[in-house]
Amino acid sequence: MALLDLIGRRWVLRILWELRDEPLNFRELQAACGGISPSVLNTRLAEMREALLVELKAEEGYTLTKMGRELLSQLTPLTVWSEKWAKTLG
Amino acid sequence: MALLDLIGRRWVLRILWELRDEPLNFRELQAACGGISPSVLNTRLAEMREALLVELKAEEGYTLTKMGRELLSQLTPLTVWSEKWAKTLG
DNA sequence: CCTCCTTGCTACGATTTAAGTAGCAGAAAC
DNA sequence: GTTTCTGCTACTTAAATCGTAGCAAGGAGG
Repeated sequence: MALLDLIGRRWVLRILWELRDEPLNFRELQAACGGISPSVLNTRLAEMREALLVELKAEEGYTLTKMGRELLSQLTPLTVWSEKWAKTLG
Repeated sequence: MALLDLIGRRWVLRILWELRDEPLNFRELQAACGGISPSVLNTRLAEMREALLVELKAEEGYTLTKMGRELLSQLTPLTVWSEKWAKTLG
């Protein structure tokens, strides 16, 4: 499936997550992701912009689109479950 | 987050998906994933076994654990949403 | 015991992807 | 016109994945 293929790529979920509550510019996003290399970040951002998940707004930086936020909200039950999962592991 | 890190790795979601309704042995799983190389498959399976998502049952092959099935069920609303998303794109 | 399958899995060179660092080009501030 | 901030590209090195071959163990048949 195309979506699972996209979010199965490294950094995509992380980028989505880091933009969850405020826009970040390129360098802030890079720092938020723990120093991802700019070339890869730029590639992922291009893919995610093409997928209409993020957009670059002048004066604000990268922000989630409506669809990006929707995707993130689809993911939050997953993050809830993941805490239970993490507890079982540790 | 650890879960997002795990499922952000290539093939993890796919493997979960391919085991959705029947156990598969190593070679079947390899074929189902479209010919993933055995070394990577083995690595992913090791990670997923450590994460208690899959297990290898003798005489049956690789199967989802209870947690693996739970994770998959957390993911299915996502697959529903992804159809709408795909329609918007295409 | 020997051979033939099937099993999970390893080895290894080739290719692809990401990391890490430097720096460019454009716009704005001063 | 120099400094600063921006998104982003270029380049080399390192890591992940691919693709193919084949090993080791176990069962079936002879």
